Amino acid sequence: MVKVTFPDGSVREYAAGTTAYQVAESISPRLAADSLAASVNGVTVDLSRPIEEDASVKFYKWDDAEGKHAFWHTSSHLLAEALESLYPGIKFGIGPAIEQGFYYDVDSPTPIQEADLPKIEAKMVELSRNKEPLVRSEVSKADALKTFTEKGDEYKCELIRDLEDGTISFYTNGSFTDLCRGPHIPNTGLIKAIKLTSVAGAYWRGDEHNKMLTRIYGISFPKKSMLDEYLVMLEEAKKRDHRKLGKELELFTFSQRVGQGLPLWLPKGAELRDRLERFLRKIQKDYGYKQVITPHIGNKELYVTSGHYAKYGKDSFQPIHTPIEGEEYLLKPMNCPHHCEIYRSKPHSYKDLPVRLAEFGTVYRYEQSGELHGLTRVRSFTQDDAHMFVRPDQLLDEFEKVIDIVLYIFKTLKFDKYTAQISLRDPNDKSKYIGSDENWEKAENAIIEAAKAKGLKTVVEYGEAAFYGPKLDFMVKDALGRSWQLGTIQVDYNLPERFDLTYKGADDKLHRPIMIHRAPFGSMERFVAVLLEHTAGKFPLWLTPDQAVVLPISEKYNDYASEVVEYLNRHDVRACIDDRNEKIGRKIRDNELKRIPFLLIVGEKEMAERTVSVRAQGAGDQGSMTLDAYCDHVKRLVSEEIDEDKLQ
RNA sequence: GCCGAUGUAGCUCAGUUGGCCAGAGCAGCUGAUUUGUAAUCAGCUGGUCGGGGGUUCGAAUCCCUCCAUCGGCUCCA
Repeated sequence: MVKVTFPDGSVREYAAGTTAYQVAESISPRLAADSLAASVNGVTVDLSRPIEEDASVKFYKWDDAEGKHAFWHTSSHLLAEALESLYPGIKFGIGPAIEQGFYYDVDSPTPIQEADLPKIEAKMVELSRNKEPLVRSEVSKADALKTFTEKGDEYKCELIRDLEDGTISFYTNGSFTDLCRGPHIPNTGLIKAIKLTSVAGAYWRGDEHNKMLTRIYGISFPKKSMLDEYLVMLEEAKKRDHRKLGKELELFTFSQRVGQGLPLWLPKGAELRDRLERFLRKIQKDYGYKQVITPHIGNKELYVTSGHYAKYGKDSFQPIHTPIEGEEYLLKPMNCPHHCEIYRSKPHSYKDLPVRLAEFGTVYRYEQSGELHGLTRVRSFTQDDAHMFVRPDQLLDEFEKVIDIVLYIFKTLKFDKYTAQISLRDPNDKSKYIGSDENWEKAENAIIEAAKAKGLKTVVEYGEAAFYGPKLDFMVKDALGRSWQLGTIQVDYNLPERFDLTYKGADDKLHRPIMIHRAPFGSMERFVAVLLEHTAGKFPLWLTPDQAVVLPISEKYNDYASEVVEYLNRHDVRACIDDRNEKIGRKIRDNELKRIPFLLIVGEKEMAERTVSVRAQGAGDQGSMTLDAYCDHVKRLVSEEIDEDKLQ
């Protein structure tokens, strides 16, 4: 007999070899039916796995991440089974579950296109009706290799060769057997709704020197209604796409004639961006930052000194042609070298530090054409950059202050769902980075310590560091769940060395400052994009380009409406007029669609009473108010959104 | 850069197997209407059908090529 402990602390005894499924069944048939996988002593396993020793057991259902994972992983095997029956001779790469669904990478003798997806989907549905069990078997490495060599599946052979010696598990559903660690759901019949979403190319093992395989993405659900909900959600997400909203709200545009990835900010977008910049500039002033301005280009030698040139090579830079032979200038891909030179422009005392230099610096990077994406990935963008030059004893305190700024901004803009990511070196490939191990260790420890001191919940990612130092990155998701890096704070011991930056210490000797690079927004472009998706275009009142639009009922009231606009603008409420010769219903509709927070309707009554009839975004008629009362109302709402001293 | 899809008016989209001067709605302009809380009516303007090349009596439609956009991959200072 074995003792099984459940999450609630209760203990039951079973004969050794009882499967997890049978245990669930002994509790309730409903639990057995709803469970997709189990946790036995912390390891996620198939429900069919026998329990051979005392164990704590937990069951995973659809609502658990582990349950979904097993469900989607099994779905990828079902996809593979369907593909093998439709495309004989097809070879398989890997087919994992992902955050939203699953995919399988294949090398098909005949090309698979998007138009083929419904056919494959239909085959999957057909096969799922057979309720095929997922059968696990264990083989030796040699046997595993033999099986896939005979099948001619070289990708699987490669995977097996890289596995450690010992037993290897296979899973079989219907006619399809795959190399797989599992776990899987009990049978394919549980997969009731399937949608293959797209086909894409993907390099074998993620290496661009390898062959490109065809990746088929899909998602599946235990109920049809859940798929329908998912598809509705996708439609909703599309409506929030910042590229669509940017066009509709006339914030920014692109021109093929200007060039790929080079955003053009329209008046309303520029105004919004300016307001964000003023907000941050005010915070930075309070924290003792000094604004600087540097050129958009720099001599090649500058980047040779910084190490950027050697690290990223000629192709990453956009050269400037000058009439003089042998003279090389490059568009700046970052602001740090320029700021280092500002630091060097005079000697520094230990008493001067920290020196904090800030600049909304526009940089240019030659991103690969396939990488460009709306405003989130562009070739010209403006970083809300700053560099702090600090003494070692100031590092921690200064770093924590930067965290405070980032969190303050996120709080003000209601970005409550972010991930703080500590981005460290790839321990297996130190050649990608400059500087000594000792300095890296110091920098990494400083970040970890500062994040801990601020009580940040963090995740650690290896290989995500900048080439000169580790980072603390703040990640926010867009409408489709894709993660984007916004704020970033980096500790750097290396550039101060390369630029030979010094300060005179109390001991009258020269010392090396440490540099902190930071950009709380990341870039104005990416930040506005994510903010657009986050708010669906309904910006906070303090930030939105037009806070109110005055709508005269007919042309007879245009003069009064203009008077109102003038009054509001004089009292710091940003208002405009819609004096088109249209009916009031039409004006309301159009201005609601423009996401203007307040529509102020004026007609006979309002003109006589010197009032406005207030209609709030999405909330309908709010009754009439005097102009003073309305201005106070707006001011109060703004003061609830943002600390007043941050507005100028 | 790679795989796949797409590209028709400022915007959203129709254009059957190649065949009459390439269409609609919205936007714009002109006029009528003078409007009370999510689309007033009428008329007009507007397109080298992404660029270039080819096949054909004839191309938005078929082929080649380049460019851009979209979904991924790789990359991301």
